[in-house]
Amino acid sequence: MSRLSQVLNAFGFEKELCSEIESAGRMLKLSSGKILPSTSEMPIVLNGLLKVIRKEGENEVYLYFLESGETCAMSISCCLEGNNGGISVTAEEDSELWMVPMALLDSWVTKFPSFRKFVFRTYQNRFDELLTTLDSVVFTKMDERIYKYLLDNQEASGNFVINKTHAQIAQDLNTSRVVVSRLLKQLEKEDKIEQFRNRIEML
DNA sequence: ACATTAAGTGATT
DNA sequence: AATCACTTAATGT
Repeated sequence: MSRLSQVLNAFGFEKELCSEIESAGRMLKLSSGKILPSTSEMPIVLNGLLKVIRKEGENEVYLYFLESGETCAMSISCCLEGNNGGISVTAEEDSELWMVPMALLDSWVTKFPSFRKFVFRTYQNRFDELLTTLDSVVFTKMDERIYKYLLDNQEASGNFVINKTHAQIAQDLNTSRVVVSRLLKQLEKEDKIEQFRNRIEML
């Protein structure tokens, strides 16, 4: 069975819906580090890992990761409203996406109960995620933000090793490298992580 | 050996 | 928590 039908099956979609998605969509391979071009398509992650970022001029803030079997709630709302919403998605690992034209979503939502549920559910999930990130940003607890960021990384990639520099993390969290270094040092003292050059390991 | 890049640290705001 | 002004350590050429 193809990866696509596995994913669609896991969503609990009707047979008819599955075949519509399969015939209407196209495969997009995105190698690590590449930015997902903004099209009017809804991306379904088949495998790999993507990072969703909020951009505001020079600044950018990490929002959440997109794992395989997920879709980007942001791209649904952004595309429906026809704006780009200052969101950008980049591949953290080599990834494969199934791109489905947004134009078809309308009819699917009305036609297939499973799809309606699916849309609601992805929104619900993202909303919850965003609330927790919002909390930590608003209350400026940088130490918690960093640790959450590391945990997100670990969970999303299924890997205790995080290959990132302090500077990269600082960019994702929109803070300075110095701050990241200090707080990571703290986490190291608390035996929560272990540090190497270009690499952090979760304990 | 030298240059570059990553990470550590004290002092100041 | 951010910035500055370094120092030290690791890596590439």
